[in-house]
Amino acid sequence: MDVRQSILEEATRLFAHKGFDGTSVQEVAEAVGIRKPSLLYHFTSKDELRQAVLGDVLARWSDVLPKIFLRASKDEQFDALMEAMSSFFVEDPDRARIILREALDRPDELRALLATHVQPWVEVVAGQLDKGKSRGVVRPEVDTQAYALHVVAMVVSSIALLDSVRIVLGGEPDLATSQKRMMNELFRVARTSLYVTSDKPTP
Amino acid sequence: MDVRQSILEEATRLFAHKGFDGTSVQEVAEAVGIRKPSLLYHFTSKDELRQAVLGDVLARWSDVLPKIFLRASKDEQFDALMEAMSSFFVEDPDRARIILREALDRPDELRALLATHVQPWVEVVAGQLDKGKSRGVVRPEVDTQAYALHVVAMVVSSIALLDSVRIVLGGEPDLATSQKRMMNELFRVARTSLYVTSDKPTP
DNA sequence: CCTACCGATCGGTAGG
DNA sequence: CCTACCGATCGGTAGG
Repeated sequence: MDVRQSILEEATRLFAHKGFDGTSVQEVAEAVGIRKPSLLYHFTSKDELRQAVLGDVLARWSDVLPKIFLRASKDEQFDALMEAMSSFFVEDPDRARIILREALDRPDELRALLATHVQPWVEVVAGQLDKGKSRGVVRPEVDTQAYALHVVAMVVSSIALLDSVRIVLGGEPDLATSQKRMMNELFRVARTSLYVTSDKPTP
Repeated sequence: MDVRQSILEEATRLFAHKGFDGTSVQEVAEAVGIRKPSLLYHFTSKDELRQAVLGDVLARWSDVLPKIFLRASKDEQFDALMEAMSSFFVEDPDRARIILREALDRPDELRALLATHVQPWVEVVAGQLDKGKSRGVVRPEVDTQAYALHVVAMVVSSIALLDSVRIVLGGEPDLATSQKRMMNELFRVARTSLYVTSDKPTP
């Protein structure tokens, strides 16, 4: 029904899979079922459409993240956090692809957006982890900021690259199975390298 | 001197930073200092140039990897392997960017190339790690294939995305320092989540 | 390795 | 939301 919304959806899909420069305004318009000039009435320029797509992804991220932090503020923090962040990207892998593409195409622009949408949250997590250090739960050698960043990057790239990379896992070409294996191992790596004991931390 | 080589170098640089679709044959020719039709004499099509660039990266990779494995076949395996793989991409970050871009743009094509250039080596490493399990050095819960894949992906994405992502690390905007911090933490995460004891493994 | 040129497609506008 | 159209640029070819 909402034209603007379906333009955004089709543009997200196409930009994620073919890139911004590899997608023409014509293609997006066709996917929506309107003519090119009609699309350009809603967004005025191709670049404005790109910014809207990126803004939409980051807005949803900024919307979902605080809720996660509130819900997970007691025990099981880590698992809840990991689970919620993963499902944000698993739910729509195009989000991961868009962000990876922007990081490659326009590092300066993305840097500014990450500073407002991601850095504060990494700071919060890093602070929590530092508290965990003094409680003796978190390994003292952890570089908490770099650690948090690595974990986010692993989630994003695991999901965005799974399609090309799953061949390396062995005989099975099944996408869902590969995803589960990668996410399981990712969780294990993240947990083991963070806590002093590999068991669940005592709250 | 060698025209073909300087075309490949400039194309690698431009494709890595602006993407294949974001770079025109004209631009590459200008960077080399020749005219467009002259470039198209050496490569006949833009797509052939792309394949040559990608093939060049993978050829260097296939060239350097066996040497690493021979050199590191005794003790200190892990550190030597990580160090060598990292320096392959640190030496020229455009390699990491090209591979990430191909994974996003043409997953099917890259899948085939990874199957021949990367999978066999992941299999070797995974086999070594499985031996480490029975010797009681490597944690039994490790999914060795998924683990190896995660480590490679972390190295590649750390280097390719560092420019956009380092803002999250805190006040310091220095690129070299951020790289060191990220690589140090990456090594620590990889080592800690692999071995039963966080100390160096007894050979 | 060059000049000259091709049809196709690009993002975007005029005007309704 | 449409038709009609714009100049610029695209990858690629002819011919030397």
